[in-house]
Formats: sequence, C-alpha cells, structure tokens
Amino acid sequence: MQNSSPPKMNATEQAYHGIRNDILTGRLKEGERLTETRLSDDLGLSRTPIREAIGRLILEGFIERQSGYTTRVAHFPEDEAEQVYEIRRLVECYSVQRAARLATEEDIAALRRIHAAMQADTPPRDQAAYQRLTEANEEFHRTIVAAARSPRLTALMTTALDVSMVVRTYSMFSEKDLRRSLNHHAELIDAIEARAPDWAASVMSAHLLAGAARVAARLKTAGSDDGQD
Amino acid sequence: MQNSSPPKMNATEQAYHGIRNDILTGRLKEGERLTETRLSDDLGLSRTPIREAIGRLILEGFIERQSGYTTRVAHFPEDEAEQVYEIRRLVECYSVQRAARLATEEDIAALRRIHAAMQADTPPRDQAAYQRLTEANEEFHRTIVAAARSPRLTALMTTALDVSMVVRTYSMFSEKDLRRSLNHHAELIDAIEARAPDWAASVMSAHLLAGAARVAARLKTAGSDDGQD
DNA sequence: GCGCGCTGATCTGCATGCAAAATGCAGCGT
DNA sequence: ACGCTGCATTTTGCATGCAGATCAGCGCGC
Repeated sequence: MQNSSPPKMNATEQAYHGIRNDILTGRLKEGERLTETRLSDDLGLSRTPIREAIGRLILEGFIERQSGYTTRVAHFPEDEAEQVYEIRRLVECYSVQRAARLATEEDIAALRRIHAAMQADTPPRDQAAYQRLTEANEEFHRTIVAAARSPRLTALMTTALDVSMVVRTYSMFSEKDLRRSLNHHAELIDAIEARAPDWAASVMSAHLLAGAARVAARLKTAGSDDGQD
Repeated sequence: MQNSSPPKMNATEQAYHGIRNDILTGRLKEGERLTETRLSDDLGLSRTPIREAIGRLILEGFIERQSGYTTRVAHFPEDEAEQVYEIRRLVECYSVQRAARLATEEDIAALRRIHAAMQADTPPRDQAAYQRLTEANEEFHRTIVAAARSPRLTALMTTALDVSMVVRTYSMFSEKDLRRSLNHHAELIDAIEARAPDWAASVMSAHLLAGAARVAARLKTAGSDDGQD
C-alpha cells in the first residue's frame, strides 16, 4: 500500500517511512518487539538502513530500547494528538513571532506562492488534490519556521512536525474547515508582512487550536476507520 | 582531551560526542567540509558509527548536507545561546505545568533527592563538584519533563536539552547564581507538590531567564576563554 | 585565453561478515 | 514443584567490501 507512489527514495528513507507507517497504521502493534532482521526481511532491505531508521525513530520516541537487545514499539497515550498540537502551538507561535520580525521578501513570496497553490486545490476534487494540500500545508508551516532564522527551531520542527502527521488531518477537513484554514494562512502572511508578531502569533494559535478541536471531535465520534494511507 | 574520562561508551556514542565536541570547541570550524573517512580516521573508529553519529547531528542541526556528497559543519548565529534558552523556556514551562498536574509521589521524591545532592555540592569545592552539579541539574530538568508524561516532550528534550549544553553553563555560575538556581529548584518542587501549574511555570520561566541573562552577560564581557573541556 | 566535457579519484549508500553480548530454554539441584 | 545455572540461539554493534554517484582537474574545442 505504500510501495509504488514515491518512486525515488533511498533505502534509509524507505525504511524510516515504512516502519513509521506500520506503527501508525497499527500493523506493528504497541509494545511489539522489533528485530532488525525481521524488519529487513519485511521491507526487503538490508540491516544497515533499518538500523539508521530505528535510531531515528528512537530519537523521535516511536520506538523504545528496553534493555540490551530488546527493542519495542513505544506505547502512545490517548492524548497523543492533543499533545502534538499543543507542542506545535508552543513552537510555531514562537516561530511566527520571530518570522514576523525576520522574514525576507523571498520568504513572504514563497508563502504567497504556496498559499495560491492551496487555493487552487480548494475544494479538493480528488485524492491527489488532498495529497497536494497536505504537502503544501506542511511546506507552508515549514517555511514559516525557516523564516524564523533559528536552526534550533528548524531542527525541532523536523522532529515535531513529522510527528504531527500521526494524524493525517487534511483528509478529514470539511470544506468549511479548509476555507477557514486557508483564511488563517492568508492572515498569517499579512501579519508577517505587516511585521506584527503578536498578531501573527494569535492567528497561529487559533489556527492550531482549530486543528486540535477538529481532531478531538473526530476522535470522539469515530474510532475505527483510520489508517487510510 | 576527551578520551579517558567516560570509560564505557559504545563506538556510536563516542563518535557522536567526539564530533559534537569538536564542533563546539571549534576544532571543526563552521562551514568545514566533513567526510566519513576522515572522521573515522581521526576518531579511530570505522565508518558505520560515524555515519550514525552524523545522521543524528544532522537531525539536531549541527551538521548540514549541502548537495549530494558534500557535508559541512553548520553555521551558528550569534544569538544561538539566547535561542536555546528561549526554546527551553517554551518547552519546559509547558512541561512543568503538566508535571504539576501529573507528577507522582515518586517523581517528586526523585526531584527532592536530586535537589539534596545539588545542595550538598554547593558551593562546589572542586572541578568534580562542578561536573556533578551540571549533571544533576540536567537530571533535574529531565525528571520534570519526564513527569509531564508526554513522550513527545521527552523526545523533543533529548534534542533540545542536549543542544543546551552548547554553553556549559554551570562552570561560570557565581555562588550567588548557584544559590538562586537552587532556590528556584526548591520552589519548583514545592509548586509541583502544591499542584500549582501556573506557579511552577512562572518559577521555571524566571529560572531560565536568569540563566539566559547570565550567559548574555558573560558573552558581552568575555569572548575568548571558552572551550574548557 | 576561456569555457565545456570527460576521466580518474573520491565519497557515500548499502550489503554482508564476524564477534561479543543478551536472551531464553532446558536440565540440574534443592 | 520451584528456582537457578549453563548452553545454544538470537540479536546487536561494528568493520569492511562493493557499486553507483559525485567531485575535481585536465585536455580539447572554440
């Protein structure tokens, strides 16, 4: 199910995304023991890329080393999604504050470009459009963090935002949600361009709290049909 | 200079700490190109642990992949230390808020134990005492984050707090600073025990801002005698 | 004289081999 | 019947080998 769509990816990335995906979709259950050999067999790769992927997943908290030679899938609390949104709120509100002070014209132009692309895909006509929206959204947020000109934040983001995909949000946005999200993005750009850090931070906070609320509402109703890609 | 003190460490950790140390002390200069072969020669290890260390250092932002086969030491902005303290403030204030709600009796007992050990070493009589203080301090903060019961936060912390050691702060604390820091710690424990999230967060904020101010003051005066160990 | 393509050297990504450490199971002793 | 010790197996950590990609310097053409 995840084999053919991204054609160009080196073995380590394949291993990383493959294992992570298997954890998120539940193919690898919480607490299950992992061995490099089995994973390398399952994914058709050698142990080296598997090792590197496992190392990263341990750093990110998806996998835990118990003692010596025992490695297990981590156990996730039920408030995982809420946690991710809270942490993103901390990091991204701060980032956008800095971005409002430090963003260059190029940064702002890039944001506008991404925003335009997202508008063109709203409402999304097919699955591919959803895919593009999700990726553009990530790119948008990543661009803001990059505009904050802090290598530390960027490094944190590659951990935290990747994690945020735990809940592949965009595929469950209603059109109303999507439009609101787009409006937030537009307002964020305006606030950055106006060099108004507090304005930008407030919008970002609303943006992420809205996202969190949507996920929370969804988790309350449905609990079964996840794991769609 | 970093070879004999920690006797038990596997090759990957050795590589990680070795390279990171060489970057922090300036032995590897900003922008310098790195090759696995040279590093493995320098550190007397094979390429495999070097590769894994490089991978982690890239995630943490110490090293950058330029294009294809070119890997360089990252370039650090001058406000690096300030950045680290700001990010820690975001993450740790939030952590201690959660800790104030979720900490167990064991967590609080552990904090008290660490605190007592730090008091016993204050004022520090020798270099070893400084070392112990630094480590106990890290352990204290890590314990608080762990008490927040959020794997995400913990994962973030292993990136962000490790980074914070960029500035090996404790060796430049005056006795007054040390006492204030200890008082903060004591107050943090009390606030957590009293289940007072906002109180705890405020103290943590003060604690880290005080630390940041100290570093800032130091960077303003001295700029030469760093790189001690 | 200067730019461009080409070739050799270098470097990374990945696979595999090997030794040491850990696991777990069976047989022994109590 | 139960716990413990010892051994076979498994698993990781690290080293090394190899192929493809990249880089750097040279010669050729303009």
